[in-house]
Amino acid sequence: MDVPAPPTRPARARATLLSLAQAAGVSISTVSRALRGDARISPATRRRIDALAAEAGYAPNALARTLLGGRSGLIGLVLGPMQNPFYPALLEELVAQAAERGLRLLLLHAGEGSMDDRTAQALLQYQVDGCLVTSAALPSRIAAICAGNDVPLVMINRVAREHGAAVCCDNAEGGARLADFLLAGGHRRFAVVGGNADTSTSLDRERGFVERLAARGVALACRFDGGATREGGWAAGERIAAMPPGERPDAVFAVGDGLAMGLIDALRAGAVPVGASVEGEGVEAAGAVSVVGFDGVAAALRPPYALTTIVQPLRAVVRRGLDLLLARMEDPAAPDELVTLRGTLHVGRSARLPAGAATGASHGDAGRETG
Amino acid sequence: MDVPAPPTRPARARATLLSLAQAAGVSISTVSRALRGDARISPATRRRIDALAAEAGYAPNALARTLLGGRSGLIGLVLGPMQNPFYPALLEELVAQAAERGLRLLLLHAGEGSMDDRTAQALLQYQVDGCLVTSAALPSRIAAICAGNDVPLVMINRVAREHGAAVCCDNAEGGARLADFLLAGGHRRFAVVGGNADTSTSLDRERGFVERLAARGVALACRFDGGATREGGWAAGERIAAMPPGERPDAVFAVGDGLAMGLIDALRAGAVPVGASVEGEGVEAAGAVSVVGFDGVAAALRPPYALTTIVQPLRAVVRRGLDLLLARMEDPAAPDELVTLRGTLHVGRSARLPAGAATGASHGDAGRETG
DNA sequence: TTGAAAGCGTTACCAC
DNA sequence: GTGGTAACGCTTTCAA
Repeated sequence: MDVPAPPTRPARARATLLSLAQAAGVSISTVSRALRGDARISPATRRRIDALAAEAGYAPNALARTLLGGRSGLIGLVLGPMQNPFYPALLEELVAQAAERGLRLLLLHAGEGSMDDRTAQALLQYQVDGCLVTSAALPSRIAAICAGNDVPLVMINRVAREHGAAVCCDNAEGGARLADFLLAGGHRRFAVVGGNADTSTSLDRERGFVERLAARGVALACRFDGGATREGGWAAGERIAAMPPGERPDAVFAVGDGLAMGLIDALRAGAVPVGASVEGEGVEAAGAVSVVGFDGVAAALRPPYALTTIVQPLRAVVRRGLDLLLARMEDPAAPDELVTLRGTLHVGRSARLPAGAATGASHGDAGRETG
Repeated sequence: MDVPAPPTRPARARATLLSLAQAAGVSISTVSRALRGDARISPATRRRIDALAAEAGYAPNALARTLLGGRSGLIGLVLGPMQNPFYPALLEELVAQAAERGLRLLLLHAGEGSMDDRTAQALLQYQVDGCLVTSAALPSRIAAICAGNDVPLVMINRVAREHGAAVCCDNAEGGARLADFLLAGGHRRFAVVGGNADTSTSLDRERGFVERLAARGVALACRFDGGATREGGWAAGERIAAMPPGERPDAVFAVGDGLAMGLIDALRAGAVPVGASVEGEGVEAAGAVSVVGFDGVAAALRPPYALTTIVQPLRAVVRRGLDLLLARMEDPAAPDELVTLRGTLHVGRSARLPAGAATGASHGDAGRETG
C-alpha cells in the first residue's frame, strides 16, 4: 500500500477556467466570457473554447461563484415524518420543479425527531438562498435561525403560528365541501377521523367539515383520533365496523387519504360495505358506509379505493411555494404572505352520490387562489 | 416602492472571519485558529473570540472552505420512485446518519423520470464528495458522470449491472429463508407476487424463494406480477380470493411489504382469512392463506398486518453505505465492493407457524456481513 | 475583442 | 502566540 503507483486512471484534475485558458492560449477572463455567452467574444475564439470545455467536461464551480456574492442556488429543505403518503408525492414534485428553476435542494432534515445544532448551522454554512419547510413540529427552531440571518422561509402545507410565508390548500373550505357532498347524498350520521392535533392542516379540515354540518343543523355522531397514519385509519374502521348497525355512522370523513385508505381496509375486512360498493356500479349495498378523504394522493384515487376526496393542487402548491420563496430572495423585506389554493372535489365510489351526480368528475376551481 | 427606506431590520451582513477579526482587534488567522481550537492560541484571546462569534451568530462559510481544495461535505442523492414504503424509511435514516457524520445531502433527483442534463451537471458544479443512488433505472447515466469525474458512487438496495460499489440486503437468502419457514409450516401450494422485473432486488428475492422450494421438490403453483405498489398487491389478492378454495395457494410470498399489505387487504376484503388469524391467537381459520413479505417496514410489522417478513437491517444498510462511500473518498482507487447484509426473519401472524414456533420472535443474524 | 487584477471567505505556510 | 500572505475558482470592473 506504500507504492505511489498511479491508479487505473491518472485522476486528472477537474477542468477550471485556468486550465481551459492555458489550453486555449487565452486569458481566463476570455474563457469566462465565452462560456457565459458574452457578446464581445469573437466567434472563432468562442468555438474553440466551447470545444475545449466540452472535451474536458468542464462544469463551472458553483461554490466559487457563490463566493463572489451571488446566489448559491441552494434551498434548504426540512421534511416532516414521511408516513403520510402526501409527502413522498410532494417531494417528487418539489425536486422536479426546483430543478426546472435551476435550484438544488439541500436536505436538512427528514422525520419526526428534532434537528441538531450542527444541522441547523449547515443552513448558514452552505449559504442557502432560502428554506422550505413541510414539517409540523420543527419550524420554530429553524424559523428563528432563518429570521436571524435573512434567510427567507416558506412553509408548504403548513401555516406558521406567528409569522412566515406559507402556501397551503384551503383546508377548511375543502372540509366544508365534503360535508356538502355528503349531506347532498342524504347521509345522516357523520363521523370524523382526526389527524395530528398539532397540525393546522388537520384541524382546519375538521373544523370546516364540522362547522358546515352545524350550519345545516347536523351534529357529529362520533369522532376518532387517527394520528397521521394508515394504521390509525384502520383502528377507527375497526371500531366503526364493531358498532351496531343502528348506531354506526353512514358517512365518515378521514382528514387525510392515508387515514381514509386504512379506514376502508378495516371496514371491508369487517364486511361493512363501503360507499357505492365497487362491485355494484352505483347499486349500493344495505348498510353501506361512505368514506371521504383529503389530499388526493394517486393511490387513493385509483381502485381499489376510488376515494372521494379533495385533491390538493400539488403542482400549483409547489409552484406557488417556490414563487413565494424566490420573491423573498429578491426582496427580503417582503411582508408575510399566505397563499391558499382551492382543492378539487374528486368524486370516486367510496361515498354514495347525490341523486343525479356522476362518478369520476372533478368539481371546483383547481388552484384558484384566495387570501 | 422607490423609497430606499431600510427594511425593518437593517439586514446586517453575515459575520465573517474578517468582521470578527476587526471586532476583536486581531488578525483573521488568529480568529480562524481560535475557532478551530488550535492549541497555540492564548485562553484569553480564545474566550474573547468565541464570545464575539457566538454573539454574531458566526457560521463558517462551507463554500469558501471547499474552495481551498478540501471536501465539500456534500453527498449527491438520487432517489427512485417513492411509492414503495421502504424508501421514505430509508430516506429518514439516511438523513440522520449523514448528519451524524457531518455530511449533507444534495437532493438531485426523486421519482421515476430520468434526470435532465442540468441536474446531472449540478453534481459536478457543487463539488459533491460522493453520490448515493437508490434508484433502479437511473444509475447508468449518473454512474457515467461519476466515473468520469472521480466522484465515488455507492448504490443502496441495488446492485449495479456492471460495476460500482453497493450495499444491499441478502435478497436471495431472505427469499430462501421464507420458503423454509413456509415449508416448515406445512404449506403445500405456493404463490409469488413479483415486483419490478428490472430490479435486482425483486428478482433475487423471488429466485431465492423459488430455488429453495425446488430444492425441496416443490414447484410454484402460481405467480402474479405486482409491480412495486400496494395496488399491485391488492390486485393479486383479489385474484387469489376469487380462486376456488381447492386451487388457491395456501402460502404467498409478496416480494415487498407494500405488496404484502395490499395483498392482505384484498384477501380480508374477500373474506379469505389470513395466516394465524388476528382474532384467534394461533387458532387458524379454515382455508387460511399465509402471507409473507420482505423489507420490514414499520407499518407492516404492527397490527393490523403483523406481517411475517424479512426485516432489512436498515440502520446497518445505511451505515455500511456511508462507510463504503467514505472509504472511496479516501481512496478513489478502491476496488468495487459489494456488501450484503443478512436480514432478520420477523415472525408475525400473517403466516401459519411451524409447530412449536413462537410469534414475535426474530431469527437470524441481523446485519452480519457476507461476500 | 481581449487581458490584468481585485476580491469573495477560508485555510495553510512561513515569519516574527 | 500571533500576523501576513498566497491560494482555491470565479466574476467583474477597468485598461488596452
